[in-house]
Amino acid sequence: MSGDNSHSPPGTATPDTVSRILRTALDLFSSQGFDAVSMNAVAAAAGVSKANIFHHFRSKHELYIQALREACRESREELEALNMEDGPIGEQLADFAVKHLTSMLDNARDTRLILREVLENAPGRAEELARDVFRDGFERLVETVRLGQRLGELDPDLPPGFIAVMMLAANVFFAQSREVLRHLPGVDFADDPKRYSRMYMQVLLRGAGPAAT
Amino acid sequence: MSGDNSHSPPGTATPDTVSRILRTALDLFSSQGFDAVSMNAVAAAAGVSKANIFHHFRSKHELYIQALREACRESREELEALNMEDGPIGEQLADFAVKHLTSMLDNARDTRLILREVLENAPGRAEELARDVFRDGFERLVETVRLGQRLGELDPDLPPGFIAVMMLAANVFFAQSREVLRHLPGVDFADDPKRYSRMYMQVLLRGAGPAAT
DNA sequence: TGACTGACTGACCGGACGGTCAGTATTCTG
DNA sequence: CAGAATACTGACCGTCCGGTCAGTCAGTCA
Repeated sequence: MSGDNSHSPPGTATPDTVSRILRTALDLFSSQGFDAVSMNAVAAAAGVSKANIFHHFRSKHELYIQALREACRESREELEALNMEDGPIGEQLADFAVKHLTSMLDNARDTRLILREVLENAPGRAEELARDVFRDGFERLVETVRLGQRLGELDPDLPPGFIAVMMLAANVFFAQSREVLRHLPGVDFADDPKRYSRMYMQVLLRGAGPAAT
Repeated sequence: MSGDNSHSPPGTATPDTVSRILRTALDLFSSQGFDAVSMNAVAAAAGVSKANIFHHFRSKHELYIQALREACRESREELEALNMEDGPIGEQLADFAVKHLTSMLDNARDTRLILREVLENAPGRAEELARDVFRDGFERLVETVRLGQRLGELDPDLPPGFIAVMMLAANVFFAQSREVLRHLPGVDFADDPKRYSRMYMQVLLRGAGPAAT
């Protein structure tokens, strides 16, 4: 009933209509949200008839899901391409932090769509997002932290995922609140993500360093 | 043309219909978003006729704006009620952190509505949100940090707003990503906000302490 | 050639939407 | 008491929505 995911079957031409529809939908959904985007709008923007979209996608919801998956795939690939530099754990983490933040800001469209999904957090969606989008990258990050703990560069008493979460929190918050931050007093780094990530990594690494006192 | 904000004018009874509509709208908008909530739904849930809502509010958009303002007002009051305990700056900040996080989680409805607004980030809205909702509380927080810097408890080389932003980032990220975090490996604190805030404040204060080395 | 398939379209459908309006009930004002 | 004002309602309007459908067209295969 629901088997094949493969479009563009053997026979006919099918230039790239499906992927054009998908990209258009991704653009519109990410900038306006599900409800605010009509199938007519997608059709017009993609240069196809509305009926044609329904020929390729069973419903608006399925189109949205496919667009979301596409965004997740791109985001995941972006994450996987971030191989950390060699060197001390601290530098590896700092390297990841700045690259991850840059990647989020560069791919604002995908980021926005995914963040909205996290925020709306439909019943069972959270686990799916965790598994399909975040888990792998997060696990790599956590492994690096664990290594740092084993090597004595980081406090072994902190939960392994904790530092990872702090880094993500700093990045996600920056990406989504930038415009607001810019108008708050005492904030002079809203336009300088690299400086921001350098600062918080410095604080984080010093704060989570091996117990000293 | 747009002057009066005051409902419940001199003349008639007006028990509390307006505020009941407003509360209902706030509930629905925060849990489903603007587009997904119909005026019929608000009317039914509030136990009034749809036409009556349009008698009190000029349009759906104005109803949403008023509900948003209400959420902002509640959120701001909640923030203002958080007077930090006396004691060392570090303890004051830690006290604020845990209270702020608790407040966000307790008032999940208001939080959600406001966060969505931040994420969608309509053209000129960011500045308005910064000014009307966040500025005062943020400024108090920044002042406390500045005091800590002057007293030598915090590194004076960090931008004053930076530590405040880190605290907010940690709290906001936790509040909005909790469900996802719960399903990530190495995260065992998703159900324990107090422990979480204690941990990050420990790391933050140590990491942003006066330059030592 | 002719049967068949899948991409694609314009016209259309029922329904829900935001919003309006004429009219009624109630209550304050003179 | 008349009358002005406001709270409130049911019925209604035009529009747009997601989705359907009959049908056209181009290419494949026997």
